[in-house]
Formats: sequence, structure tokens, C-alpha cells
Amino acid sequence: MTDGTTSRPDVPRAGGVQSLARAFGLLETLTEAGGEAGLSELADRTGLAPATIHRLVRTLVDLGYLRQLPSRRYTLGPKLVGLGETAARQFGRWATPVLADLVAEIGETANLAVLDGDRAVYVAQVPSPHQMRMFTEIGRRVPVHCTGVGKALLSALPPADAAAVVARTGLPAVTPTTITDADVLARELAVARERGYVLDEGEQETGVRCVAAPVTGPHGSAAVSVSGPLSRMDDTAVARIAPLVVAAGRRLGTLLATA
Amino acid sequence: MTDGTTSRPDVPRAGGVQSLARAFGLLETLTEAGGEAGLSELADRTGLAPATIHRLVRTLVDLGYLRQLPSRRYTLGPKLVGLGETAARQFGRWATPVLADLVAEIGETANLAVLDGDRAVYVAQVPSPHQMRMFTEIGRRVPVHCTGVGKALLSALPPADAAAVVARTGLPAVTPTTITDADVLARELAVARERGYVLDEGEQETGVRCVAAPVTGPHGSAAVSVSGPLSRMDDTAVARIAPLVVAAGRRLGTLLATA
DNA sequence: CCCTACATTCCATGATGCGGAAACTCCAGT
DNA sequence: ACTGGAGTTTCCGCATCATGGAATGTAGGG
Repeated sequence: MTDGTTSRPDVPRAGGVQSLARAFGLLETLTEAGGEAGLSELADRTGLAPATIHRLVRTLVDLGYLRQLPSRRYTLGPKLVGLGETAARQFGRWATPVLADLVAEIGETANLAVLDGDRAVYVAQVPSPHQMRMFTEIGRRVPVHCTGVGKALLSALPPADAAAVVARTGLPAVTPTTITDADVLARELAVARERGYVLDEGEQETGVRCVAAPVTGPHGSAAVSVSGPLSRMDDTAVARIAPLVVAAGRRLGTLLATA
Repeated sequence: MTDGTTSRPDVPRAGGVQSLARAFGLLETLTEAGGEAGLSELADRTGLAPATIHRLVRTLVDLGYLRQLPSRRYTLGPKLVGLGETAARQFGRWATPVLADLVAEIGETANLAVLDGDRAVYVAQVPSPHQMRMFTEIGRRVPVHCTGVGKALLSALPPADAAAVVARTGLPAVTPTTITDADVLARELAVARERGYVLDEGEQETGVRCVAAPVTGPHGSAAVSVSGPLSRMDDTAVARIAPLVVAAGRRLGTLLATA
């Protein structure tokens, strides 16, 4: 280590335990590599010595957070599923009451999502009492450019950062109304910043309309959304719903900072 | 690695990177503590020096895997949700085709679950084409004593280990048919080991019948299940379904060892 | 207001993780 | 079958890095 190797640009502030930062870096690298990778692939991607990676990865396998396939490649292990679920439930604990209030007032499904990397992850949900309702799984990761929560999360970011996320993920069309132009999206985000909420007009699933608002917090921010079928979510309904969603976003922000 | 010292629940087994083992131990401790804990509580539970814990925990906070609340207590962070979801999806990738075959043959929802700690976690699912179908979220953790997959997982364990799990979790009644006696459960597990599959007779949700079989693998084992409403899952149907589920369990076991 | 409990920072110590290089394993080519 | 090579795993000496006791800072409770 003769040169200043602590200045790794992609893994910014590693002022803590290096082996830990490296191990989690490996987990993320594995994720980026499609959830499965060999040792040398990890070495190439991270620039670490194979021996070092092997020791870290071996430890993770022993602990059950990684699995080694018979092909000697590595995959994320079952214990991570449990941890992730507990983490999601943790968020849900303080968010669910607020979401439940929203559902009680509005009658449509309410969701809470956080930004993880370049995707939005649903961390809490309260379903609508209607027969026909949205079907969103907690823990599900969705693109940011075509979802209410995704756009709300982007609107809370500095425009440059939001643009960077979009540049990385691209804007694949999921439905006919999906926004596929970065400039159009940027303009919509500007509007969203102005009025405090954002609409999703069937951009991920046809016939589903969604109102979303950011939850401003200290660390990574979050977003609330309410979504339902077009038949119930007409313009009048949206006008009534939007302020409620924005208010819920504020309440959640306060909770997140206080609780 | 064939020595039987893996039965040490509190201290994970050294041999790897200690700071890593300790950090993940802290994450697990945090989970056991209800998802939220202060520094000294973690110190009490783990027996580590506060300074050591603080440094590890600080690193995890910086990395986004832990959140520090304004009360200075710690919670699981948002990044764990994403990792967990990716891990679950990873399992799903190779399991889904097999589950889809099951659904095609049987017409009922098929699930795959793994044992995580003392709970069963659903890691993959293919829903039935029927209107009325099971509603299981991926990543959901359910008790072992009252679910098909749970009992199948237990049946794959050595009887003593299965008994230990049940002793820790207890047998709370969820429905009128839930098994609440450890001996009755032990006897049913013995039968299951014999014939290769296990039934869930509305033990977690009334009116739902479920056929489950273990997936024997090298590391932690898994379990497949098929579940549907009593109206469609009569005795004749079960007799037809059971061998298919057992066969799927074998196929998945082979895949898990080969893929 | 002081006092106690808890969280955080400091710092000398040596245990612990590091990585270059060698041994090994699994395949693919001939 | 034999050989070559890419990828994986083990070895081991060095110094870096994590460690934890003690000191300092920071809320809440009496």
C-alpha cells in the first residue's frame, strides 16, 4: 500500500472497518453481476486480490449469507432473504399506521418505498378494501422512471443526481404511456418539485393511476403513493387525494426524523 | 468441514474473518431484539466491548445497511431490503420453472421456502391460474409448526433438531386445526419422513389444504408446496398431487446440487 | 441542577486480516 | 489418456488494522 489506496472513488467514505466495507461491496458486486459470479470475476470487478476475496467470501458462506454452487461460483444466500424481510418489516412498523390512515380516508392501496441503488424498493404497504386492488409485494424492486414512487424519489434528489440515475437505468417502455424521453421526465420532475406530488398515468401498468409524494428524511429519502384503477381514480378523486398524500409524506418525514 | 461443532447457536464458529462474523452477528442480534436496539443492549447480548460494537455499527450505518435513529438507537437499513429481494429472486430464478410445471399439471399455487433460523421463508412462488388463489408474499416468514413448507422442512431435519426448533418457537394455535402438541407434531413428522410428503389441513388458514415435500440439498434444505382451497383439494386430488410434489422436490434438490 | 447511564472518541497494543506466490482442481483441447 | 491453462484454494511472513480499556462527551431522570 505505497500509494493512497484509501481514495476509492466509487466506494466513497470507508472510514470504518475495511473488511466489512469490502465484504458488503462484494455482496453488491455480486448483485450487479446478476446474483451469481465466480471468484475471479469478483476480483476483476473489485480489484481486490483473489486470496482476500476468497477469505471474505468463505466467511460469508460459513455464515450462510452466501451459497457456493457446485460450479464453485457464488450466489446470495438464504439468510439474506430473512434479514431483508425483517428490515422491510421494521420500516413497516412505523409507516403502516400512516398508510392505514391514508387507506381509510381514500379507499385505495397505499405504499411506502425507498431508493436502493437505482431502483425503488417497496418497504411497506396497506391494501385497499376493494375487491379489485393493486398487487404489490413488499421488497419488490421497480424502475424509477415509470412508477409513482420512483418519480417521487427522483423529485427529491438534486436534478443532476436524478439525471444520473436515469442515465444509468435508461427509460425502457413498459406500457404505451411510459415516459421514454429523459427531457420529458426532467420536466415532469420539475413540476413535481413545484407542487409536491407526482402522477403515474398507467406508466407501469395500464389502467392504474397513482399519486405519489416524497418523504423528506435525513439519510436516503422515501416516497408514499396511493394507487388504484382508473375507474375510481378520476380527476376529481386525484384532486382530493393529492393533498392527503403530500400530507402523509410530511408526517412520515417527521416520524422518520423523530421516532 | 465435517466436524459436528455447527450446533453452537450463540457464537457462530471462528475460522473466517472475525470482524465480519461479529458484524453479521450484530445484525442477527438486532433482529432478535425486535429490529431495534441501543448500543449497550447489543453489548449485553453479544458480550463484545462497546467500543468494538460502535465501530462495526458505525461502518454499517455509513454503508447504509443500518440506520441510526435520532434516539441514537439502531435499526436495520434500507439496503438490506434490496439485498434480500435480490437473494430471493436468485432462488426464484432456478426454482420458478419447476414450480411453473407443477402449476401447469395441478392448477394450484406452488411455493418454495427455505429454513431461516426457526422460521420458514418463502423464496419463490408461481400463482395458480384460478380466480380464488392463495396469497403468499415472497420473503414472508411463517412459523414451521402450522404450515406445509414448515413441516416439510422439519421432516428433513434430524428429529432432535426439529424438536429443538419447535421447543424454541412453541406451537401457538392459529386456527382450530393447528397442531399444538409437540408429540403429535413429532409423530406426524415421522409419518412424513416415511412417505415423503406432509399435509397441512387448514392449520394456518381455515379452508386451505396444502401438500408439501422437502427438497434435500447440501447446505440448508428447502421445501416445495402446493396449496389451494378445500373445494378443489379433496382426497382424490391430494392422492394425485402428492407424488408430483415429491417428484418436484427431488428435481429441485438435483438442480440445487447441480446448477 | 447534579447525577447516572449511555454513546462516542482516543490510543497503545498485538492480534488479525492482508496479499504474493505456490499448490491444487477441474476442464478443454489434441 | 496426456497436457496445458484458467480458475480456485491454501500457505505464511509482514505490518496493517481492528481491538477494547479508559477517558470524554451527551442526553434524560431524580
